[in-house]
Amino acid sequence: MSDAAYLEDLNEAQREAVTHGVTIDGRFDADPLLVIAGAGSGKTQALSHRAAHLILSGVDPRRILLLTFSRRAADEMSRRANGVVEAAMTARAGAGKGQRHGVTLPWAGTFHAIGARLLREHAEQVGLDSQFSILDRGDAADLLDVCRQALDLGRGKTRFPRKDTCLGIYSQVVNRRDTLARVLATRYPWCEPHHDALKQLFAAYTERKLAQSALDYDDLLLFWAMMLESNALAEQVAGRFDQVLVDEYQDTNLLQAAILKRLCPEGRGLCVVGDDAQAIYGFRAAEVANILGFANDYPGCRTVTLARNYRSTNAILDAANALIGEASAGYRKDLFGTRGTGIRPRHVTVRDSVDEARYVVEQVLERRETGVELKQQAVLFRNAHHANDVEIELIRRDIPFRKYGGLKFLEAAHVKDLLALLRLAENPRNEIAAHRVFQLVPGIGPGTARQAFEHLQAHNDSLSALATFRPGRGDRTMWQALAGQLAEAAAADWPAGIEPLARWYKTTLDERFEPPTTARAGDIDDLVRMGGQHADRAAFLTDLTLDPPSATGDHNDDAELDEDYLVLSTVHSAKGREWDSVYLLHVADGTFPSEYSADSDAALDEERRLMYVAFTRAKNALDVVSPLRYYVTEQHRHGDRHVYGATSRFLTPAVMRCFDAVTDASVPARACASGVLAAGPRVDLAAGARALWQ
DNA sequence: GTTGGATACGTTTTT
DNA sequence: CGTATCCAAC
Repeated sequence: MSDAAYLEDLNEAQREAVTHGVTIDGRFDADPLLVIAGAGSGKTQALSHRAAHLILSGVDPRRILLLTFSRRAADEMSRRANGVVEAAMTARAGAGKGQRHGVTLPWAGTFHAIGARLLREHAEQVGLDSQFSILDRGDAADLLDVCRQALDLGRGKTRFPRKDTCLGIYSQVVNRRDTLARVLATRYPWCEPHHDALKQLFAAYTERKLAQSALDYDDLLLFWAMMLESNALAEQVAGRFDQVLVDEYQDTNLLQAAILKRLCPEGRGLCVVGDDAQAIYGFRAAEVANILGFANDYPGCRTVTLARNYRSTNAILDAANALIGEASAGYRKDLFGTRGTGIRPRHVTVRDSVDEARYVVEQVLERRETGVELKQQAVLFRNAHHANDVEIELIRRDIPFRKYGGLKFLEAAHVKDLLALLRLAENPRNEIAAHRVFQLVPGIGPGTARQAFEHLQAHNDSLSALATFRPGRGDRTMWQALAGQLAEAAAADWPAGIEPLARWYKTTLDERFEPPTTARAGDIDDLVRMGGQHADRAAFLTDLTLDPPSATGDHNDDAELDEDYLVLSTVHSAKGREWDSVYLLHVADGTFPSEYSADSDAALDEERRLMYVAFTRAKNALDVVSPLRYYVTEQHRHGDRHVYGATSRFLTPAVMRCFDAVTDASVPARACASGVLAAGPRVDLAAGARALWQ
């Protein structure tokens, strides 16, 4: 096996990561494996090759559990492993045999998706309804709000935290396996007065979810972990897998670590891959300590470090190494390059975000002239709204783009409406869906909607009983139509069942939204089409909740796969991707790092790693742009909303030595105040002074 | 009970 | 600026 061609494409460290513990006859020794994989070091290749190598050494692919951070990563990993296996099998069988050896990894997916699947399969043993529905973030927040109102909380003097904040607190408590008091003290100090009310709220929330057979994202992990606390069940579930591979281990949380520990108590067959320098999900309760403490948690583990970078030029790697060198210690590994020096990254100072947008778009076009297509370039940013001006500029110039992160398809009101219709047809006990759906009928508000839901409960959750409900002031004809379509949809086969609902819903669009509603109607048609690609309604809803279309416009891909477009993405959504040229927007103190992380060293470190992720996406060209003046939307005091920012504190002299400082021609002389700029050609004091009050 | 208008307020990143 | 909440009028 060691002479296999696919192993020869790998460097020594990668080969060790791939072959560790695998003997020629397919037996394994027990040492757990930790792979520290630097940015651009071929991590995906190592992990997919390891999966392939295991299969080729005799492991049943159905007994490999591959846990990733996103669905996209799981698919990519599976596809590449399959490619390696196929090539090797063909070579083994000899040329010309023509037999295909397609392998899939049926247990490749995100923690959440795998959790959902295992819970459905073992539902009966743990007292769940196997048809449970999954609440997305918005649904969960709405349900919390319902509970809050039912308990009549938040009437006191100090304002009760809003529903999203409540959900955030709940999520932290669950995922950190911590107490409410400690989470409040460390992360939500301004909510501490509401400790007792929150505790009551979360208890009620839990009850409601159980009553409705609904699980939120956190429950998928929590229930999975609780299921494994039973020795008998743990044995059963763990017994399904021989090998457990985990990607992006630096972004797992304590609950996920606990799940792994129960699946592989001694670490036998366990392999985790990650890079502590790229840990950027602390806000979601990810715990870098998982990867830093792996050797303690799994004594005798083997550690392999991949530091050879195949992606970026040395000029870019120097900047990245300098940046991360100022972080507090983790696994130290300076990335070393393989691609030559390249051009130095640029730090560009511009006047404001409008100039920033213009500068970036012009650079993108210039770069395209030199043969780098739009798809090979990306504009990255800390917050979704930082790209607003770039979007406007791109639309103005008719340049195609896709934006990842920020406003999502599933958050649009009309999409939520149709999904609520489907969810209600799927599960008539789903109160949130019912509440939303009933209020689509004009004249029905919260009160009547609640009565209708009670009517439904009183009639055995049978949707056909809705026809006998009198909707008060509500539009009778429309109510009858809705009741009929719901009953029909619930009874119909999939995907036929989606059509009556979509048809009915489209008749409400003009009333509900400002015309023209054609774009919304188009989205509804898209949903119907997507529904047709799933086996049944439950699969459709689960998939959509766990793996929503990630880019605006992403849901109608196939047709335009060949099209060239520029990528706009939050740095978070850019994880794992790479482009020839990267432009990083709005690098100023207060936005990057975010002002809200300024008072904690840990948060600042995370922001620095986030910038490191941004730098290391670039292969050949990196432009970091800092506006001198930018617009602040969430200003506490009223008044001038333009703010003069200092250059990001991460761009220290050591880091700046790796950059060429450039001043955009339109920048006023004040630019020199930042201290890192080359002297401009001319000083225009008047323009600078006027700009202050503009 | 519903609806629309007025008002106050504000943390960003996502499975 | 957008959204949540409150209040007054149907």
